[in-house]
Amino acid sequence: MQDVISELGALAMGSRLKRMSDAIMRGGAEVYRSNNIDFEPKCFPLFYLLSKEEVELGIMDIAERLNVSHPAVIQLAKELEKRGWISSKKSKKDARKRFLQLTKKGRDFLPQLQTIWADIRALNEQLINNQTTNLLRALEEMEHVYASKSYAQRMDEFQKSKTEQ
Amino acid sequence: MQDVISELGALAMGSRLKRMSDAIMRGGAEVYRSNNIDFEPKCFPLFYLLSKEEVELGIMDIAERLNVSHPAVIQLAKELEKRGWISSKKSKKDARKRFLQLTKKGRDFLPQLQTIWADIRALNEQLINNQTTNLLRALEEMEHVYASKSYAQRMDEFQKSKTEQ
DNA sequence: TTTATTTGCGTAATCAATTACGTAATTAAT
DNA sequence: ATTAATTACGTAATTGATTACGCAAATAAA
Repeated sequence: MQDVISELGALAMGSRLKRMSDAIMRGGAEVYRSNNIDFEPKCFPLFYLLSKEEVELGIMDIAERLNVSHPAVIQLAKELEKRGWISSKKSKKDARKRFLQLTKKGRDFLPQLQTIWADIRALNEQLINNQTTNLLRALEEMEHVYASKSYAQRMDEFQKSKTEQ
Repeated sequence: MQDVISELGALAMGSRLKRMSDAIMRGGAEVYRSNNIDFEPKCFPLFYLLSKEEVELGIMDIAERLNVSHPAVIQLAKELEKRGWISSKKSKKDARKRFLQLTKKGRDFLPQLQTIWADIRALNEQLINNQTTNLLRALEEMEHVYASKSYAQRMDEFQKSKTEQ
């Protein structure tokens, strides 16, 4: 076979998932572009979260909700701020905290984005539902597996069970 | 829900696959460590390819086989070379080409790696086969979808089909 | 109420991979 | 045989995210 990663099956699951993820992200970027929407996929999680959360969100809250590091949030926020879509303000109660929120410009941009997001969701659902094996379901299931026990721990037990006989 | 990405289902497939991939990679790194093997998951594809390919491989050949950019191969190769596991030589026939190959030290390291690779593969297969929905199969299927037509192209058709009625 | 610990944020350094660009060698076209 | 196009590789710059570190504010412990 030509493609070493596919050939390896279960051994290279990680690389393969990454490849798929990258492909989807690139696809997303292309869709924004061809719809003349000046937006990047990497901004989606933060923008989306801010658009739907009515309570004030600090940097750390956001990082946790999005499962990324807090410097990642800060960097993204800088960019969105530069574009004028979000602003921030210091908390009155806790001088350490900084809240992020959409600006008017950001809120005005939202309907356009929501339209394209709806299309993306619908197309993805169509693709997923046409599968004989549902990628989303499989992923969810595997997420539970990983959440319930660390991989290294599992490997440890696996290796022990081999030598026991 | 707490986790914004999961909540979004099909809309955030990309982010979610990436997250799973990262988790698997981190798990891999942990496994090497706990088995006292001085090796990183990122080196796996190149090392593996060089270990099993008997014909000489140039940088570009490798990049294509691994589906990465050629600078990525060069960087990885530099690292493996520094560790003494691979070496390179200029092609006689084509002065532009540089072939990579395992050194004796690299080949001597191989049995250790192969043992742990076998464990990783076996454990992953176990995890996958225990799923009611098989992640590997779902992934393969989705890869074909993406390979057969670009996402943006598909989206274009999807959007046209909406307005047609 | 000091003192210690934890929390929230920011910056810097690092990492792994990419794109952009340049150069030299090879191959194709005229 | 020149010239043009392509190929193989290398370097530099950029990207997007992480870890490491430090500081100041808030909270808990003494």
